[in-house]
Amino acid sequence: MLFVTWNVNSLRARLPRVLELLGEHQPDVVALQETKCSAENLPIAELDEAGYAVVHHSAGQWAGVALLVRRPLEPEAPLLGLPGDPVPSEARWCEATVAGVRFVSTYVPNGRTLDNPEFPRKLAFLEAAAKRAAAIRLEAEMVIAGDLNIAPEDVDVHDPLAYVGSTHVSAPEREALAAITEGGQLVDAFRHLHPDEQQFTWWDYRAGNFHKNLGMRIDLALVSSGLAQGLLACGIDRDFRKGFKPSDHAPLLVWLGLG
DNA sequence: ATGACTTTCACGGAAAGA
Repeated sequence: MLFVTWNVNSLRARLPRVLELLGEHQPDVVALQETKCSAENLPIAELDEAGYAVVHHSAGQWAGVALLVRRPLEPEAPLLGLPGDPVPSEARWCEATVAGVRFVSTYVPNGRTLDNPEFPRKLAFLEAAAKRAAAIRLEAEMVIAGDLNIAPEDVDVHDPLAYVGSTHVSAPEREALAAITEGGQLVDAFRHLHPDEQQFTWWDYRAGNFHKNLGMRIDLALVSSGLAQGLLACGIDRDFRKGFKPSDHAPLLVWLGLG
């Protein structure tokens, strides 16, 4: 089974590239973030035409997450929103069960700066996510994936010194991420298969940062231990950060050994 | 040193991203 997670930075603006990804890789399950799309504007007909059912949690103009599921697979027991999220209106979490596995698409708050009120909101979201991961673990194998907005280690940023004092690399954020993986007994799929590689999933649109490879690895697929044993491959498709109207994130592809 | 770009809504420019 091929699973993909991708922050598309607007599903409507990115629809041609999303359809390109679906056609090229034919993934079974796709987690999308920053759909930035109201429920009435969801391009459900185009996605259906491509062979995918959609679970979408919308906050209108900002954020928004979705799961696409390729027929004949079907999403079961969808859950929209993270239980315990202090700001549930932002639509940063959705779940569905596919082929017996619980899939989560999440868009963790950015946090802006360490002294911004958004920063404790980010930590509170991560704390609720850890609780939810621990609860899912009692029920099913799972994949919690999305734009975690945390670089797990210094190797996951192009210049660790440049990020000292910034969000995405701070100790509280990294500890909160560790609490999610510990509570859910989860493994960072890319790092598990590539212990030493430096690869990024996000590059700022500005200043030619992509072409200089000045990026961060902040889009993660966290897989439960039962799935980690069967992982076949994991990679980042940088081609989707190139070309016509790219997102500022590249998709992360995970081949799960589910047959 | 700073900002650089792209999206939203809406029709100018602010907010948000990370």
